[in-house]
Amino acid sequence: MPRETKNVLSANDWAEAALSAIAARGIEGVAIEPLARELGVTKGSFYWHFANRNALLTAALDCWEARETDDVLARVAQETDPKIRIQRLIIEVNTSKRASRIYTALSSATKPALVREYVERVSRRRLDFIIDCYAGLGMGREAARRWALQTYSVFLGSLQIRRDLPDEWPASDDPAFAEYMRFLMVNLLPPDARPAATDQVPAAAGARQAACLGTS
Amino acid sequence: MPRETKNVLSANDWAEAALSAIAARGIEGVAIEPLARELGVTKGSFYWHFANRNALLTAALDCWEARETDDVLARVAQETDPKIRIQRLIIEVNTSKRASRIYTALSSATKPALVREYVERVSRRRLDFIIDCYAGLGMGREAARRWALQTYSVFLGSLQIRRDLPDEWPASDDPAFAEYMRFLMVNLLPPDARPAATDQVPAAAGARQAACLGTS
DNA sequence: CGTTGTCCATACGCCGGCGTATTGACACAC
DNA sequence: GTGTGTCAATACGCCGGCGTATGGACAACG
Repeated sequence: MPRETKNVLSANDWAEAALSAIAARGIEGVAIEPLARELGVTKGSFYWHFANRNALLTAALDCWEARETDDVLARVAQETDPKIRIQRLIIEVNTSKRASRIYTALSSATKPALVREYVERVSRRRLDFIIDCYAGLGMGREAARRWALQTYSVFLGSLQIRRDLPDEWPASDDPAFAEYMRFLMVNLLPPDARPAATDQVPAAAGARQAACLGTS
Repeated sequence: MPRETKNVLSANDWAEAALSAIAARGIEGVAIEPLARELGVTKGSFYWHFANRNALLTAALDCWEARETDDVLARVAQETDPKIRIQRLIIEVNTSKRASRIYTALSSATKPALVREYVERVSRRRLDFIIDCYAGLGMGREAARRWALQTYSVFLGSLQIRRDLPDEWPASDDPAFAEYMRFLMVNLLPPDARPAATDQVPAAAGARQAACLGTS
C-alpha cells in the first residue's frame, strides 16, 4: 500500500522536475540521469515509474496543459466582465517567470513531435478564450478575432521582450510600468469599450498586473 | 593560394549550415558530425576551419547579427516616412520563415551564454529603431517607447502565433489577412497619425506585407 | 621532380546519456 | 518468519557526439 508522506518519489515528482528542467535548460535538458541527481536518487527510481524518457515528457506535458488551460481558464472565467477577464487572463497565464520560460521552451521545441500538439492545443484554447472575451463586448465574430489576435500577440511578445531585453522592460515598481499597462488597456480595447480617460480600470487589477508581469 | 569557386568549403559555408541547423533543430542541433554529413564531408574538414563547436556558433551568430541589424536596418532606413518604416521593418525582419525560426530558437536558448548577448543586441537595436520611428511621428520619448514596445510585441507575438497555431493565422491570399493588416496599421499608430478611415496605406506596402507575413 | 601549403579522410579515445538486468532494502500480510 | 509488493541502487552494454592525431590528395611553385 502507498506510503503517507515519506521521502519516496512519485511519478508526479518526476513530472514536476521535468517541467523545471524545461524551464531551466529547455526540452533537451530533460535528461534522466541529471534529473535523478537533482532529486537525490538514481536512474533505478526513474525506470520504475516510467517506461522511458518519452513517457516522462508526456506526463510533464499533461501536467502543463492542465495547468495552462483548465485551471487558469476556470479561475478567470469566474469573472463576468469581459474587460476584466482579459486582464486577469494575462495575469494568470503570466503569474510566474517559470511558466513563461516553459512556454517559450516548448514553443521552440521541434524534436519530439508530441510537443507541438500540446503547444497547439494550449495556444488555441487561450486564443479562443480571448476571442470569447471580445465577443462578449458585443462585437462580431471576425472583429473579435482580430482584437484577440492582437491582444494575444502583445501578450506573447511581452514575454519575449521581457526575456530578450530584461532591463528594457520597466520594473514593476517603476511608474513607467503602470503607465504602460494603462496604455495597453486603452489600445487593446475597441474605442467604445475603453475606460474613461483617467482611470476606470480597477486599481486592484493594476496592482496584480504589476506584481505578476513585472517580477519573478 | 585560395581556389576560385571549386567545391571546397569555406568557413562561411559552415556558418550558414549552422544557421540552417538552428532553424531546423534548434541550437542543440548544431552538431559537427551531422552537419558534416549534410555537407558531404567529414569532421576533418570542420576542424581545419574551426577550433571547436563554440567557434562555429560564434561565426554563425556574427553572421546572424549582421543580417538582422546592419543589413535590415540600413535598407529600411532608406525610407523616410516613419509610418512606412515601421511597415517595412516588420516586412524585412519577417521576410523568411527561416529567419523567424532562427530568432525563436536563439531566444529560447540558454546553454551557451554567448547566445544571450547576441539576442539582446539584436533585440535592442530593433526596438530602438522602432522607437525612433515613433519619435519621428512627433511624439515624446516616453510615448514613443510605449508605442514601440506595443508594436514590437505584436510583431514578436505574431511570429509565435504563426508557429504555434499555423492554421489559425490567415493565409496571405485570404481576405481576412489583408483586413487584419489594415486593422493593425490603425491600432499601432497614434490616432493623429492614422491613415484616413478607408485607405491611406499604400497598396504596394500591403501587398509586400501579405507576401511576407503570410507565407514561407 | 621535390617541396610546401591547403583541405579533407580515417581512426582513435573520451564522455554523457539511454535503457536493461539484477539485486537489495523495507513495509506489510498471514 | 516467510512471502509479496514497492521503490531504489548498481552494474553493464550501447550509441552518438566531441576533440585529437595522423596521413593522404592535390595544386602551386621552384
